Parts: sequence; C-alpha cells; structure tokens
Amino acid sequence: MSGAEPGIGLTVGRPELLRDGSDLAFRQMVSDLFTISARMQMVRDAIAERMGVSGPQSGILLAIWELQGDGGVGVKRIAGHLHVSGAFVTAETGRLARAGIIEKQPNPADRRRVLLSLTAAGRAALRDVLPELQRINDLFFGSLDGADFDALRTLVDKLVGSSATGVGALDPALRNLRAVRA
Amino acid sequence: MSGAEPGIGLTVGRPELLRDGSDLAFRQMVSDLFTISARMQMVRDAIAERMGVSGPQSGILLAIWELQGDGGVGVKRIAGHLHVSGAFVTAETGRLARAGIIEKQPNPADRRRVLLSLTAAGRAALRDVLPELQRINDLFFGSLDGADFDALRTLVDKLVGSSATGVGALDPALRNLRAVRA
DNA sequence: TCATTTAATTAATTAACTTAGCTAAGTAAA
DNA sequence: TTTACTTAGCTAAGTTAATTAATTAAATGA
Repeated sequence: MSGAEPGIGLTVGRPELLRDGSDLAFRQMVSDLFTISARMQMVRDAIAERMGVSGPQSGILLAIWELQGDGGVGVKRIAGHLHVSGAFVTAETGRLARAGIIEKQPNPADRRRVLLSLTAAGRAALRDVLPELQRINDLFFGSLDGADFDALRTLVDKLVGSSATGVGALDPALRNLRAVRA
Repeated sequence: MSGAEPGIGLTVGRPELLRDGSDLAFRQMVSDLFTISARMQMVRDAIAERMGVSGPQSGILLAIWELQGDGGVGVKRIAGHLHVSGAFVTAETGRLARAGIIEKQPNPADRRRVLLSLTAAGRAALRDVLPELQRINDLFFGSLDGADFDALRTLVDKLVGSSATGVGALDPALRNLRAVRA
C-alpha cells in the first residue's frame, strides 16, 4: 500500500511527467522556465533602453516592423498581436510617433483607421541595436549546440500547441472563494 | 560573394543557431517562448484567483511554502528568491497575514527580523487548489511524452546556465540615447 | 436613411511594482 | 562601552504598464 496513491497532492498527474512518483523534477522545470522568461524580459528591456524606448514600446516597435508590409498596419492589429488593449497601443504609438520613431498616417481607404509604420529613424534605431542583441543572444543561448537548438524548437512548438489547450480549460472557473487583495 | 556576410543584421550570430544563414527559426522560437511564458502567467493568475489572492501574492505564498522549513522564513529571503523589493514583500505579506493565510511572527533570535509561515488555512488553500492545477498542467504539458520531458528538462537546465551569462553581459551599457517615454 | 458596428482616441482608474527615508536592532572597532 | 556602521523590515510616495468606459467619427447594411 505504501507510496501508491497516484497523483494526490501533486502539481501534475500524468505519469510521463513524474519521476519516482514525485513532481519535483516537473516543479523544478517550471520554476526554471519562469527564470528564463524573466531573463528574456531583462534582455528585452535592456535592448529597449538602448533604443531610448520602454520595454513595451520596443514590443510595439517590433510588431509594427513585422506587420507593416508596405503602407503600414493598424492599431487594432498590433493590439491583437501583442494581446494588449487598443487604448494602450494608441497611447504608446502616440509617444513613438512624437519621438519620430514611427509614423502615424490616416488610412486613405478607411478614415477611421490609421497606418503605423517605421520611419527612417526607427529603422536606423533597430539596425543600430542589432549587434548588441546578437552579442547577448549568442551568450544567452550559448549552451545550445545545433542539435539542442533543433530539439528545443520542436519541443517549444509542441508546447505552443498544448499550452493553448491548458489555458483554454481555465475560464469556466467556479468563483467561490472571494478576493483578499485589500 | 552573394549571401555570405556572416551575421550582419541578424538577431543571433552563432552558426549553430542559424538555418540557411537566417535567424528566422531562432526568432520564431523566441517568440514562442514568450507566448508560453505569457500562458504560464495566465495559469498562475487563474490558480491564484481560485485561492482568493492576486498572482504576485500566490508567488509569495509558494515561496514561503518552499522556504519556510520549520519556524519560517524572512522577508529578505523571499524578496531575493522572487527578485522583487523587500518593500513589496512587506506590503503583500501584510495583506496575506491579515487574510489569515500566513503568519508573521517576530524572530526571537533577531528582533529586526520576522518569521513568515503558512497557517493551517494557508496550507488548506494550497491543498484545495492542487487538483485544478494538476488538471491544467496535464493539459498544458499534454504534448510531451516522457522522453520529451527529459529532453526539455536538460535543455532548460542548460539555458538557466547560459542565460545568466547573457544577462550578466548586459549592465555595462553605454547609456547614450536618452529616454523617450514622455 | 436610420441603426448598427467598427477603429481609434481620451479620461480615469488600477495593479504591481520601485525608491528613499526611517526606525530599531545587531555587529564591530576604538 | 560607547561610537560608528550595517542590516531587516516598514512606511510613504511615486512610477509604469496596463485596463475599462465613454466619446467621436466613419463605414456598413437593412
């Protein structure tokens, strides 16, 4: 009878993710993932500072760069891509435009909309920061060889899939216990 | 001469992390890591809500649980573990104590210090939330089999090491460009 | 043409922190 | 053993990154 009790009091239940019936290795890995993610944020913030913008602004900048195509991209599209509110994108793109890093033009095809795009100064700021980012990334991921990289890409890709399922199973929560907070 | 130019304009330089001379796969992976990390936060926040505490409070709760040993753990230790300021831990542990979830006692061995520990109610709150967390984690990491899990643990462990080096190389930055922000 | 929807903006508010300064207690050197 | 220094935690005030709700204006559709 001893040591049986499958999964009671554990943070994960699937036997594939337990070792000797313990979730310790799993918890350690989750904690490590949080550590790595915090460090990725630190890198983002430091690189942003080099460009003279805040961390979130650099995220918006990157998203515009990625999505602008020719002509530009709208506020709503950026907000969706970054999972933030449109109001936030409006506010931050306003600052970036005033700083001359991006351009904000009315969309001629629909005058409610706006076209966001990088200015020459914005492209230059991005270009100038790349060598430093490359240096940091080479160190940050310096422990991975080519095979590790491929393995990690595959695993991360799997996780992008299943984590969506996990998050999707969250909402129908029975809000019983009331908030502390104050 | 064409296509040569090693690493100019790329976010990463090491050839092991490039594919066909492009950093596209690398950037995709980094973006996916951000996605996964955002989803892990969502899970944390949802589980916290079940316990009636905020996301950051649940982090503090977990840290106390992990570090209290017999007797308890101090504010500074928790702050260091979570990489937040002592003032923040003071404020949030005050709320958790008022809510009866943790206990805050003076440390008899050093009366400047405090001993934080879970109350019976705190332990019960943690215990009650475990089945739900287990259910979510099983889905979240549902795409991994046992071999994947071992591979991921190894890779994550490597990254915890090298990412510290990457972050360590950040600080001596030449603060030349001035902040936009306003 | 009237009602509905949509895109962006503005204003107000909140959560999650931080820094600076304080108090009290412990440690060490003279 | 007093004086100086350091350390732990607390308080107050401020900042940053976001949100929601209300508003404006334009587009869409019955």
